[in-house]
Amino acid sequence: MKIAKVILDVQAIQLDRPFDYLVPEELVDIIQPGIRVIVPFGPRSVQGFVIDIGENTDIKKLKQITKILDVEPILNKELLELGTWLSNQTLCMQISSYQAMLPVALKAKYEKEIVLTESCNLDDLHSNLKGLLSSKHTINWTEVEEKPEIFKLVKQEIQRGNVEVQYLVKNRANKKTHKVLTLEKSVEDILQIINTFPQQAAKQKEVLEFFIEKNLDSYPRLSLMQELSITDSPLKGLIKKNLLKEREVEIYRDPHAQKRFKKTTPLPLTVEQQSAIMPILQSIEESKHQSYLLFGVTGSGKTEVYLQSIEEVLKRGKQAIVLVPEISLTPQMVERFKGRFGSSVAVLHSGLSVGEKYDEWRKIHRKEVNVVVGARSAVFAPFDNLGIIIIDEEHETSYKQEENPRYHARDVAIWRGKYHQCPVVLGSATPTLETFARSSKGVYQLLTLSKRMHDKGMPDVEIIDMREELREGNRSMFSKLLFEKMQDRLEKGEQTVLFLNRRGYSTFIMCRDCGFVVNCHECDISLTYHRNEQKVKCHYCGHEEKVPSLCPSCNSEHIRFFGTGTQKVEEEIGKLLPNARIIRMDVDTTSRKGSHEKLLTAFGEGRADILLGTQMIAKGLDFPKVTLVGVLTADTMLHLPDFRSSEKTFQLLTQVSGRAGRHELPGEVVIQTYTPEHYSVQLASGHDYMQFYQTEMGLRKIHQYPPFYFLALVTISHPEITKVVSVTEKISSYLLNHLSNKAIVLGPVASPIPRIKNRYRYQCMIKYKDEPLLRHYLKEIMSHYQKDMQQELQITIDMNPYMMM
DNA sequence: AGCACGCCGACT
DNA sequence: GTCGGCGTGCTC
Repeated sequence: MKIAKVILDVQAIQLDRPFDYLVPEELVDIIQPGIRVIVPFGPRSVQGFVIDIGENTDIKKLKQITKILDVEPILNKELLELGTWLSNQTLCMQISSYQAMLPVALKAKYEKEIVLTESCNLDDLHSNLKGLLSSKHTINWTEVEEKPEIFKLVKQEIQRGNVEVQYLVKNRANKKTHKVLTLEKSVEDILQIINTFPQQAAKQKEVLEFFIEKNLDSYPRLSLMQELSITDSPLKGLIKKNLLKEREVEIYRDPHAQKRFKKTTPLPLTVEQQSAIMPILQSIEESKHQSYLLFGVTGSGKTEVYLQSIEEVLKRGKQAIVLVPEISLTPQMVERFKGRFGSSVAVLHSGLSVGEKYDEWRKIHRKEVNVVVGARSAVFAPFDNLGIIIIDEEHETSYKQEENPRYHARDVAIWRGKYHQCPVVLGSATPTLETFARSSKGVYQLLTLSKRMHDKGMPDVEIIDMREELREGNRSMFSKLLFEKMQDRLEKGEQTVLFLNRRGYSTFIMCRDCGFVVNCHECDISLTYHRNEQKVKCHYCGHEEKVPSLCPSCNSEHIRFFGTGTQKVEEEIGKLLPNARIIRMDVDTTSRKGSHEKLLTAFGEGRADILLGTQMIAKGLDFPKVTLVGVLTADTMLHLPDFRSSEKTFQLLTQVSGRAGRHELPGEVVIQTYTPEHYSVQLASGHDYMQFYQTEMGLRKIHQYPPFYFLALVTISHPEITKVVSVTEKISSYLLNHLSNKAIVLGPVASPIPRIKNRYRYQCMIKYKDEPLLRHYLKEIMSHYQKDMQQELQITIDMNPYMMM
């Protein structure tokens, strides 16, 4: 008797363990770990993943697997193992880990419907139901639930045994197919047969001749109809005569289909690149795992090192994963990989539709490609012979997933690197302190690229003290210097990139008389003014309302906008430099699919003078005519309640500065700030990572933050503040009592955003160095509150938080 | 999670 | 007496 251990697709802590099922006789040869199955579970049917096959069980009466959904495993042995590790590591359910590894298209959809039972008595059945059932044979459960009279009838008939509830598990996957016609006889036969055709069959004759002329075996039906401008009736005739056959052929939706990628060849490496790539090539050759930090200033040619390392991997018949921050943001990156490796590259990013992602995933699964370029989740690409994993811009926070499983792609990459005995390369000009610290300890091997390509120096950076500007009577958002330089670039026909980390029009609305700030009713956060729509929006819950014309608190008319958003800057430039053509890029202008790329292409082609945008323009852009980069307010991030805020500011300023003067023309950077003396601003302007690292490490040590301590963050939320406080108190004291006295438990404290969507939020932060039982205690907490969590209580645990809010 | 089962109050 | 409310416990 074969028994399958199945992880069920049900989100419940009690069910987060394997369940045993009997393998039906006819499936014994096919079934294996990693395939999806449908199993009966109580009264319903659910999807599950077979994780193991065994012979024994402790369960008395086993049920049988209903159906298998895959013939080939969808998760291989490695990924099944990785899932277990990931669940333990991040404290999530195993099913969440497996689902994170697969495209959403493969997630199950559950439906219920009403059907007649085999033993039903039609004469006995209520006539209303009979009518509904005779036309469709089934009634959708949701339809029934909506109508109370029918619902009642159905319940009655279920009791009488005439109808029953059927549980369906549907696949979201939509394989796109098209019909292809295939020639069934040899050309000689066809030629003979054509002669026997009557005159009316002219179109049929034409079709066959088309096949013969073009020397085709098969041809898509729709294209054939179009090209010969015929309907499907002649085709039907041919199919009937067994001369043609119609088949469904699966096609891939290729989002890059229309694009041509210019074939590129390896570039000669500089001496520095050469010595950086050597150790990587060596570990590829020796099939030895090693993590590398490729520490290279912006424009130092990291990508070429990636490309040539991958080439070596491919030569050995192995596969490569390249992670990039958010790939739709950097079409230039895709271009470089497709250009070098052509059709053997799959691209996975958030801009693709569900179907497109599924198609790309299947190309990987079937080994039709051997390079994957993608965002965070591409780290799970189902390759079975990995030769290298590369994480570009290693410091980017988008590598951390902010929902279950709360994993960091870097950790998964290193796990897989060990499993496959292959190198992992982390590339950055501004590595996270964690990563750089590990490289100085020798955990990662440090590879340095200190020079920019083409002997370009780093751009000159000017820091402007905006307080000084204000004192001199300049109340505009542009300092004198920045404005002059923008004007100068406009005259010379060169381009400017302006950077601001705020979308919308202004940050908040405040009454000048009473100081009242317009907040979201459901979240404790100020609403942001959006001018085009004349609305204020909450950037946390999406709530929006009309702009108040009177202060809701004191009825004063002196209610004004404060702070600066992208829209407002755009308007201001319009006034100051009416001739300037501006492209604005933020979440509002790039929400539509592909709009991002369009805007960037337009800017790249010189159809605008100024690119104005938020965070998203800081990454990987590389335009030859950009000679000026302006940062409007460098310190907005500095005051966030996050111990990484200095690091993030430094990274951002350094990255943004790197956008200028990457080609022939020299670049300049202007950073406007209210805190010019801050070390993040000072050191970023001097491009001095090492000094920043030293300074920040000193502070982290004093304040007991990573990389000196590990962090875990427990966030508790509930509609009632008393409940939140009492639960957080209990959790904090439980941890304090159980952890060693070296651990630091901070809490209960209100979250930096104390209320979102009418739920109060408290948190407890744990700083620790070595607490082998921490995960165990946290699991205990979760199961202790399991009942409450089925109601209104929410507890989230992040074992390596990046968002402290 | 999602469902059945069971126990208690209030209605034809 | 039965309908329907929610608390409890189980699902291979």
